[in-house]
Formats: sequence, C-alpha cells, structure tokens
Amino acid sequence: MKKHYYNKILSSLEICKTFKELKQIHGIMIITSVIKYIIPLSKLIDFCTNSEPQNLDYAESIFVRIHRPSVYIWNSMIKGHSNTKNPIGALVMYKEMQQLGYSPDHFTFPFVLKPCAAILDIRVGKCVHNRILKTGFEADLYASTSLIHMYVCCVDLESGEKLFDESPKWNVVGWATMIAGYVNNDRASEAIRVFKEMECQGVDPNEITIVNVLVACAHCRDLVTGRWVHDRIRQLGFGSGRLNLSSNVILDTAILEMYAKCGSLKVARTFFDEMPQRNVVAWNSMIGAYSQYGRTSEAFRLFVDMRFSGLEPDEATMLSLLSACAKLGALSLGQGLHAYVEKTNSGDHVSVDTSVMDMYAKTGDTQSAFRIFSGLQRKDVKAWTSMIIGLAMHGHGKEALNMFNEMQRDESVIPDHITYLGVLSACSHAGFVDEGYKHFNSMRDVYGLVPMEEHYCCMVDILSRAGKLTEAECLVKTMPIKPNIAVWGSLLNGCEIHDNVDLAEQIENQITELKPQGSGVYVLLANIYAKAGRWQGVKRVRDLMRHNGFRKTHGWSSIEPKLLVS
DNA sequence: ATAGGGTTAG
Repeated sequence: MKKHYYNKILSSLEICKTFKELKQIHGIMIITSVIKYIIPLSKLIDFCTNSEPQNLDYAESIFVRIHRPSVYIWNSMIKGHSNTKNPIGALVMYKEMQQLGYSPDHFTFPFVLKPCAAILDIRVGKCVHNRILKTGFEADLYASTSLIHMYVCCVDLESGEKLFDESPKWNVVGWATMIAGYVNNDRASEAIRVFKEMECQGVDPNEITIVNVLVACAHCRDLVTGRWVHDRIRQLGFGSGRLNLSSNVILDTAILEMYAKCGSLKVARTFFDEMPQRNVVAWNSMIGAYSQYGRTSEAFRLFVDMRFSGLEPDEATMLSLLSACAKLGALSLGQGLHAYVEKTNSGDHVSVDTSVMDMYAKTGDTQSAFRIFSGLQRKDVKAWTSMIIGLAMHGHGKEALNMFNEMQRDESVIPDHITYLGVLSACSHAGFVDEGYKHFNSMRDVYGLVPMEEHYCCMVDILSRAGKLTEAECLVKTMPIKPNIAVWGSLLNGCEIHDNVDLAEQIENQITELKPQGSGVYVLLANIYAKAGRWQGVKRVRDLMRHNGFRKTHGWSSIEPKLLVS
C-alpha cells in the first residue's frame, strides 16, 4: 500500500507543472507520510527552488521542519536563494550549513560563489576558495570556473588569471569566463588575446564567447579581428547566416556594434538592414553609431523609422540623440527632443535629464542648462562635469571654476579625468596659470588621477597662451607619456601667439616624426615662418605637406538640419 | 542538480 503511494507521488512530482498542483501533492505527502522519504522530499523542494523566487518561502517552510537535511537539499535551498534579487540569503545558508557540521560538496560551490560575484563579496569568496582547497575540489571544473568568475567580477583579475593559468584544460565556459572578465574590466585587448589562444588550443567558441569577443573588438576598434570573427561565425553556422529560426538578435547586434564602433558605418548599416530581427537595442546601436560619428540627420531619420516600425524608444535612444545634438550644437533639434522626452515620459530618468542638461550646456543655452541642473534629483559627477565643460566651452571660465569649487563641497561627488579636462580648459579660457597648475597637481595628489595626454595638452595650452613658453616646453619634455601631436600643437600655438620662431623650428622636427594625420599643425607652422619672414621655412613646410598628401582644409561650420522631431 | 552573454551621457 505504502509503496504504491510512494511511486504514485514520485511520478506526480515528475509531471507536476504548476505551483498549485505542487501544494496538493505536498498535502498528500503529509497525509501518507511519504514526506519522510528523502527522494520525494528533495523533489518537492527542488520544484520550489527552481520555479518563481516567491516560492522560495514555501521551500523554506518545508526545509525548517526537516531534522537532518541532506547536502542535496541544502544545495537546493542555497541555489534557490542564489537566484533571487537578494542572493545574500545563499551565503547565510552556506554559513549555517557549515556551522551545523555539514560538509559542502562540489555542487554547493557554484551556488554560493554566484552570490559572492553578484554582491561583489570577495571576502566570503576567498573563504569559499579556501574551503574548496580544503575539501579537495579545486580540480572540479564547475567550482573552479565559478571561482574565476567570482574573482573577475570582484575586479581581482590577477587571482582569476592565476587560477586560469594553473589549469591547462578549460572548456568553452572557462575560456568565456576569462574573456568576459577582461571585457568587463576594460581590458579588451587581453580578451582578444585570450580568444585567439582559445582558437589555437582548438576549443570552438560558442555564441556567448563570440559576443564577448565582438564587444572587445568594438572596444579596441580592431576591425581586422572583428572581420575574422565574423567569418568564423559564418563558418560555425551561428546567427542569422542561415535560417531565420536560428537567428540570434544579441549576436547580430554585437556584429553590428563591432562594425559601427570600428567606423565601418556602411557595412554596419547594410548588416542592420538585413537583420532578420531588430529589437530596441539593435536600433539604439545603429542610432548611436550615427550620433557618435556626427551623422545627426541619419540618426534622426532612423529614430523616425524606429517609431514607425512600432518600437518605443528608450533611455539609450534619447541619450544618443541628445549627445548628437550636444556635439553639433544643434540647439533647436535638442529642444525638440526635450519636448518629446517630456511629452512621452520616455525619459523618466535622471540620466536623460542630465543628458538634456548637457545638450543645453554644450549648445550654449546656459540658462536652460542651469534650470535643469538645479532641478536634478541627483547630481552625479557627470552632471557637474557637463555644466563645467559647457561653461568653459562658451567662455565662462570663471563660472566653470566656481562650479567646480561648489562641486567639491559635495562629498558624495568625486571628480574624474573628464571633470579635470573641463577644469583645465576653463583655466585656459580664463588665462589662469596658477590656478591651472594647482588643479593639475591636485588631480593626482588629492584624487589619485594620473593625468592623461589630454590633461598635459590643456596644461601646455595654458602655459603657452600665457607666454610661458619655456615652462611649457619643459613640461612637454618631462611628461611621462610620449607627447602626441596635440601636445606639440598646443606648444606651437603658443609660438604663434608670442612670435617664437626658434622654438617652432625645434618643434618642427618632433612633429614631422609623428607624421600628423591632418594639415592643422603644418598650416600653423607655415604661418609662424611667414610672419617672421622665413620664406625657406615656409617652402620646407609646404613641401612636407605635399609630400604627405595634405592640402589646407577649408573652414567648416555646422548648421542645424530641419527635421521633424515630435 | 552546478559555471559564462548585447545598447546607454561628459
């Protein structure tokens, strides 16, 4: 009789589909005492922990009544917690399990490492690592892959790399974990390197690995590898290459994004047009590409098409379009977007408000920018930076610096590299040499921000404009990064303002070595020589230009294209 | 029973 119940209940649990059914089975299990048997009991808990997160409470209520839960049941409970929004519960259970004397097995570790990675708790993660070593599970593929994932999520790439290098045999998931780790920590070139290693080892990538490496190629603007990966996709028969059935929007979007970021807008567009499916992200990617390359009218045309195709633009769409307006100084277009955002509530987000503000600041409508700025729910470093740069760009150097001082009074906001670009350019516009020095030094001393070549460029600009050419030259010669053409250009600009032909002549040699990709510095150089009557110099520079295939570019300006926005 | 994924402002 009992055996009969047992088998019947077990098979009901197998085919059970809904939570309601499960509760009925649970009731029968209690009445028939089948609840005492470990296998049906485990299946009962498994069902709860594998379904909706809210059913975890139900599992918990069963769990607390079990006298000696098996490790399987502990694992099941920990897994349930690890898949919730608050995965810390998994760590609590893991701790409790060990305090009660249960020893975790190789199934336990992935469930407990996932929450560590999610909440970035490397401390507990390391404890789990120790436990893995003590229990001798370090060779388990799942446990070690989870460990690497935990380390790279917690930004400890070295520990991840160490584990990865210790084992010579990884399957595609292990490789993918390392590749994603590099991508997510802004080390795209290493992601590409590891991907190539994986190919050399003869491990075939799957779609996830491919997506990751495409992101890396986009990041590095590595079109050569990107194309190669695209070929590989066709070889492996992934994505939309064949049937519509097997099309993968994510993969296709990653390909699109790779071409777009690498500047192959035409290829990107053709690919976009031929994609069998397009979601909001795909549209955003294409719109963002046009925006980034200053092709505002194409971006807006696509925006119109997107709405026509029945898709709702989201934050990312708005952010791209607004930044395009900001970049081109397209105020009325930006105003139109502002109105659209208000009307459709599509920008019910601080980030969109900040972006609207940035657009006003950059296009020179300082008042509107201020109005939005003061009404912002949360003023983050980007908001402050936008205001500072906007003010500096439009000749309000003093106000920009006041803004920066005010920002520093807010302890929750920490300036970054970009903030300092705004600050230094403000000093340059206002002609504040000492203040410029002060900020240039404090970015490293106070905030630990190592100046990049752009910052050196600003500083050289400040000094050169003020006529302190010797100091400027000294800075260029002692800077720890190899000065690029922009840095030399700033110095040369100072030579022009202050008629220093000798220094210009010295710079000429440095510049020709760098083979500039534009005609700007040559023209500057020629002007300096011409002004001083050094006609030989003028001729030399002209020959140099011709030799490098440059002609003086004509002046350019931007006008606002008329487009219907709302 | 267990591990890895795309767009977004300055």
